[in-house]
Amino acid sequence: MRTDAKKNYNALLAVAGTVITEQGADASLRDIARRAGVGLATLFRHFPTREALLEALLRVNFDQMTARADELEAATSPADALVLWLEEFIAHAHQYRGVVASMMTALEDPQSPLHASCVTMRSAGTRLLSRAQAEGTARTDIDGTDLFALAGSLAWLGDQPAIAPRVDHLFSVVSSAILTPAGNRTTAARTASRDRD
Amino acid sequence: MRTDAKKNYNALLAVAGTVITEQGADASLRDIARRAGVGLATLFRHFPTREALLEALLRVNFDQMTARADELEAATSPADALVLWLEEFIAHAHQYRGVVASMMTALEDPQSPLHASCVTMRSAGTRLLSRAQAEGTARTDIDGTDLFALAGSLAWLGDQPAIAPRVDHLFSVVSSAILTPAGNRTTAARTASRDRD
DNA sequence: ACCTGAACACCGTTCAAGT
DNA sequence: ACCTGAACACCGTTCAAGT
Repeated sequence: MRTDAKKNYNALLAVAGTVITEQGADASLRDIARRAGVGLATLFRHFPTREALLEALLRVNFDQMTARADELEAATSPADALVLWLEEFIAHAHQYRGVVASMMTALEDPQSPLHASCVTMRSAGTRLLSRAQAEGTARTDIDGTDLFALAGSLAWLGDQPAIAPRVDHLFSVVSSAILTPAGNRTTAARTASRDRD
Repeated sequence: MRTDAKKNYNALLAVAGTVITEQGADASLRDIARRAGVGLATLFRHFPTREALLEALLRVNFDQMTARADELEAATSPADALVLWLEEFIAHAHQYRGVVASMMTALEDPQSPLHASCVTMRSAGTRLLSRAQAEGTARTDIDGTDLFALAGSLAWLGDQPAIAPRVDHLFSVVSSAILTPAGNRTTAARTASRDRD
């Protein structure tokens, strides 16, 4: 890549980050190009679709979340690791309002630039879920796609101004459904897990 | 209203119903006016905002859901009434893809044409929830807004093609979190309720 | 190689001009 | 009273013309 091209690429990505943080994933691409001091057509060659731009933007978050899954898997109890990871997933998604819808559609569209990353995220979640299921602290009638869907729906709720204040509480409600098929609360699950050790 | 105006109004509403069923709540208003054989400005006078059009379109569903709540309250056990009503709420929302986002924002925006209807829906849900809470078959740490949010998030999941096939299962997962704080499954809640009678 | 301005076909919104 | 066509300021996408 030529040095001027690289400079434009970096400027676009930086501006896209701030604009999409401000206005959401459906922000005007024209506006992004304008604020980056670059022709609109230049943006389109670097990022042929909106999803390609989102992918470049989210790559950092995706890599971080994947690493975090490994970290939690090594250091924490299966149930805690699962819950903590989901919490971070939702927090990351919240940074870019509306992005979770793109991630959902990308999941079943192999053509989407976001497809590979979303499948990777789902795999990471599935691994944490399986560990908790094997330990008996997560219900066994859900799979990684269900987990992805529930996390996505909570992230979506976080994007709704009327609901955002309650999303932490709703997270604990949904978590209680995921953890411990017997239906105990998170703390109870932790107790059960500790007692078993 | 003049008879020609009434005719245009009805034509617009009928066409909007089919177009929004096909293309979702963000369908082109120009397209709706075109297919109704009416000038675009005419659509805007009858329905000054997209939300006003949605409100007129959803009024039928809202009235139906309100009546259904009364019906279920009279005829069914609190827990069953709650779950059945939520199921129908989600099915109705599913008819117009993307409409649930408008309902969420309308909930806290008194200016929105959808505001009153959404508040009414929330009230109906709150009533059914309170009955189940009083009976001991629904967890007591959630309120009507939480219920609205959870139902809305499930409706949103139903709009995602990748998730739609699993939405019935996810509904049962979330329901299990709403019902019976002890966390038993729906059938167990029903058993508990029956035993108490 | 890479960039850009202009053109294209859309969109929602407004309003003067018609009946 | 009610309707309409045209104008306006946007949008994403494409492409010939520039360096």
